[in-house]
Amino acid sequence: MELSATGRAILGMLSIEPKSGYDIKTLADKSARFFWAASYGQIYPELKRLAAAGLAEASEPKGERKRTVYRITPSGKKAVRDWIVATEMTHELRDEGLLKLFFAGALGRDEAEAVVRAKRAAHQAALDELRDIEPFAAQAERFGPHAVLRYGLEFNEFAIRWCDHILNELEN
Amino acid sequence: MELSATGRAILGMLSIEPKSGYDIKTLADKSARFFWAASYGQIYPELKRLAAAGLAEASEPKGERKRTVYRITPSGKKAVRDWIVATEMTHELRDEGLLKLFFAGALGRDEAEAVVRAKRAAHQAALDELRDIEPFAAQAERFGPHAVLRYGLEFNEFAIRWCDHILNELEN
DNA sequence: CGATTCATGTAACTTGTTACATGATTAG
DNA sequence: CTAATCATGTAACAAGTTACATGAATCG
Repeated sequence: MELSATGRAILGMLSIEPKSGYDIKTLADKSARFFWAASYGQIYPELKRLAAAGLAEASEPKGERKRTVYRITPSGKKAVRDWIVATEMTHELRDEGLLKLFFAGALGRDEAEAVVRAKRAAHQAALDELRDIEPFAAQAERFGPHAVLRYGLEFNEFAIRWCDHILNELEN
Repeated sequence: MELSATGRAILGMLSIEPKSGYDIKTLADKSARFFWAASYGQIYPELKRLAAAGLAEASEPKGERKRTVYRITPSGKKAVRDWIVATEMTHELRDEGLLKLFFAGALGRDEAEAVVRAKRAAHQAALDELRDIEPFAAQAERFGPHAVLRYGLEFNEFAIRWCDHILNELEN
């Protein structure tokens, strides 16, 4: 029973501390959305699969709000460690702005400029969003979350600089 | 009949010049793979859909090797232009290295270091590959392909610098 | 003449999104 | 009291990958 990339991501979330499906979705949206997204349609079925595989255990739903909290098992911890130390890592990018720019030269300078301006605006919006959550990540005790957030900030800064450079070139 | 993102990408390829499904796959692999991938399983059915929608026309298979070449129609050209000037553009990233780093802090310094080193190596390999195709793109008459290739080069250079910086921090 | 490239396609599968259904609790 | 948030799930759909099948042409 091979664990999918999403299964590993969810198990990773549980390796921090026990969580419900709702918690996982909230954390993913708040901290990892820019490089890893997940929907409820994946999370809830996947949690059941992890439990069936013995990598996590579900608590009985309890509390005023009956939530099912999943806790990682020793064999789940081993799976997370094995995954993290393996050197394979996928990197997939789907950037519609670059795709448009690829073709925009065939239209004209104005069109290419509009594409780059729109791309710049998208990166600026992403940057603003990440800056809003930075204080929250800066006080985290663990190294990872803050490091990846800084990656997000610096990447968007890079992309904005690149757009400015291209706009400059387009104006000759 | 809404055009999918993949449909738009393929129509964009046809806007440069008429192409077969095989041509589209080759071009996509050579020039756009790092920000937009497509498989035969998508390309061939999508070409038929584009033809059915009147956005492209299929030539009769001919030549020594019988290939079916698709040519964009006027209404296809309009669709490409409308798409390019629209400001919406998706940006999706799936970076398993960042995901690993996010969790690696809970394991230890050595594990985090190994993750960053592996991520660095992946970006270096991507950079080498892009450098191999740079001469090919540099002589293109259109602006787009060379611009996006430079984005690929500069992005990977940024990522390598970032990894080096993090490795430095991890060594305190 | 054998390996590689050209060339087209489909079927089965995996993955992921969206929309919907349901209902409790809490904040204003 | 009512809107927002907490909380879990599924069904239908859309998107994308992989593996397979087939065969001609070209290169060394």
